[in-house]
Amino acid sequence: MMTIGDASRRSGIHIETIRYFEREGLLPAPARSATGRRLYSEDDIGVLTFVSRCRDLGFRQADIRTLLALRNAPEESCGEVRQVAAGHLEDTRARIAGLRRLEAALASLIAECRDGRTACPALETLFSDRGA
Amino acid sequence: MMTIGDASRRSGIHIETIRYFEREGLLPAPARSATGRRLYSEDDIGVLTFVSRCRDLGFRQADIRTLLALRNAPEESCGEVRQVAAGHLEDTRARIAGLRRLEAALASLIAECRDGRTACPALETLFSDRGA
DNA sequence: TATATTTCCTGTAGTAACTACAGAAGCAAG
DNA sequence: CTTGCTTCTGTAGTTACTACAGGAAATATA
Repeated sequence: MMTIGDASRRSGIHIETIRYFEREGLLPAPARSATGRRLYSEDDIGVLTFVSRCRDLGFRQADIRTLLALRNAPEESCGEVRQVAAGHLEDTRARIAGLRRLEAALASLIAECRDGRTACPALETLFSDRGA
Repeated sequence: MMTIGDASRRSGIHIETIRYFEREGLLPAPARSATGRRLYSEDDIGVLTFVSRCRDLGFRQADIRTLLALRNAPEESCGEVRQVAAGHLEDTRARIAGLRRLEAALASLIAECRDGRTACPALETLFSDRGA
């Protein structure tokens, strides 16, 4: 059994974030010492690490909650896991596409600054009546 | 002079958001009618539209604040505008790169689900001791 | 053993950038 | 004049945390 500090180092999740997850019901309340300190088992660390990986993969809390619940029904879970992951993949791809458009718009905005004729063509584009 | 509802329709920014921007000092306080309602001029609409475009381009409030200030010093502004935009472009590219890595990781997680041997290989990967 | 440092506890507030609601009042049409 | 839409202020909720305040306990050092 280890303290929250060790659990944090093992899982890579901030202490405050671990306590926050517990408050939110994302993680079960761990054991406590006689004086009230949280004590984490190896199993607890496993869950923490799982959550940490999910976060790295950009899953949102609601998804992580779902994924954690599925761990208790491993037989049925594969389809659902795939569904959650596929939904998230779709989101990710949509965000990439949006950022790509943004990248192009910004690059052309910056390119305008090089024309050297007016004070700031970029600013004028942003301010003009014809849509940006 | 038009009401906040018209200003919202013209600029494409929610009424509540316009009021919020005013509270934050991002937008100047508009004129008021005798009974206290906000009244927007064409100039005000121009600023609102500018802000709306900046938001579409993903600039954060601090950037928009800078860009708005630069509008009053058009001679000097070009370099600064380019700097703000270039910084934002860099952020955008970094975010795209991060999401790309995420996309690959998710795609391979989902691909594991197709192996059909274990209950849910994806879940097991997330839970395993060897890093995901 | 005494002190000093570190870690931990709870509870609250702050972050970004809004969005939503409550309750009151103005305004426009029939 | 009443119905219904719009606006007003002020506050709270959203997401996913992070940071602090103030106090107690555990650990390290002298």
